[in-house]
Amino acid sequence: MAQSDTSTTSRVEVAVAELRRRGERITPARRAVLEILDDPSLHLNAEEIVARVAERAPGVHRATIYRALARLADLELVTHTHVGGSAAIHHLAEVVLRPDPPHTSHAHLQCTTCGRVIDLPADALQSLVTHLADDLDFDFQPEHTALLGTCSTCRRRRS
Amino acid sequence: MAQSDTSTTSRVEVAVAELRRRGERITPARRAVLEILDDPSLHLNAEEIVARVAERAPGVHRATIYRALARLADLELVTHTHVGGSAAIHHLAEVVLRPDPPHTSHAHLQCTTCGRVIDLPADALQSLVTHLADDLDFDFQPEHTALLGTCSTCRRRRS
DNA sequence: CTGCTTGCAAAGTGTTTGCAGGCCC
DNA sequence: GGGCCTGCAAACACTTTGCAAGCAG
Repeated sequence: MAQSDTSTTSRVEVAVAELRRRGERITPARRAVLEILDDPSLHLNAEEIVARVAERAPGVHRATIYRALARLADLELVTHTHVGGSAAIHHLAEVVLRPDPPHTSHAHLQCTTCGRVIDLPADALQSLVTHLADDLDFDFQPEHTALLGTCSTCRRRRS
Repeated sequence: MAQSDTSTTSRVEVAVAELRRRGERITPARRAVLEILDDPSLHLNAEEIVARVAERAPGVHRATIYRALARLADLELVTHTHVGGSAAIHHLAEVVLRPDPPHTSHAHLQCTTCGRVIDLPADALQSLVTHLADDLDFDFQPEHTALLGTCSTCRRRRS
């Protein structure tokens, strides 16, 4: 119900096929998680995923969702992003979203005032990534952290 | 004991004077927190601050430290940085560290493998800040989030 | 004295884990 | 049918909060 167009269904299938290929088990819980995450516009945390999975696969325990997300992250099919202080958000990895290389991940901005999460194209951070790699030999992975600040709406409203 | 040179003492005094100027109360707990934070090389989380405060001002409760840190942050004398998933780290605000404008904050990198926190000069992020402000009207505040990735040491060690 | 601060305890989030049973392959 | 996955409950890490007593100004 989350997504009904064919391109979307195929994303879940890409992930499922990948699980199968690697000898991982396809369970109702895992499939449900993948289906829920199959909406690039959402920024769901574990709690919200639990709630949505409950709608389509009742009885799935919270701990199972956490374990499924952890396993899928290990397999690099799902990524999680830490947002300031609150629950991490999850989405399908770029490998699944866009099977064609290069798998340039996208990043997130989060407004500390209203909590809104904004997607950020990867190339906006590319020069910083390069800079940190060259100067400090630090492999910055933008997809793992949301950049905190104030969004345009809240900025205008500010005292 | 954390710092004994005079320049350091004066930083605490700058903060204390500022508290006084604004009619805030100077309590043993608050002073202890400021003294603990008066070491720019440390990246302490609340728990570690609690432990260190206990050494110099026994009996100060954990909740008091959290409240002191929150109050000091409200007053913009202390800043906290969210590091991926784990406890936030705190330090004196630039206003206190370097009373002369411009108060360019510094940012933090954190290695997701070893947990090490690395300071990053503000100018490394300046162009990104400008870019986000110009293109998205987003006021990115680098001091509030650590950028996650892999440090040089762990990078070499990687499989 | 006035009321901001503290201590204490308890609750609130977000996430992880040990164990026994269940189901995928 | 072997072993990964799940459900359940409890523990865990981090942080917040209500209330009464305490101390700064």
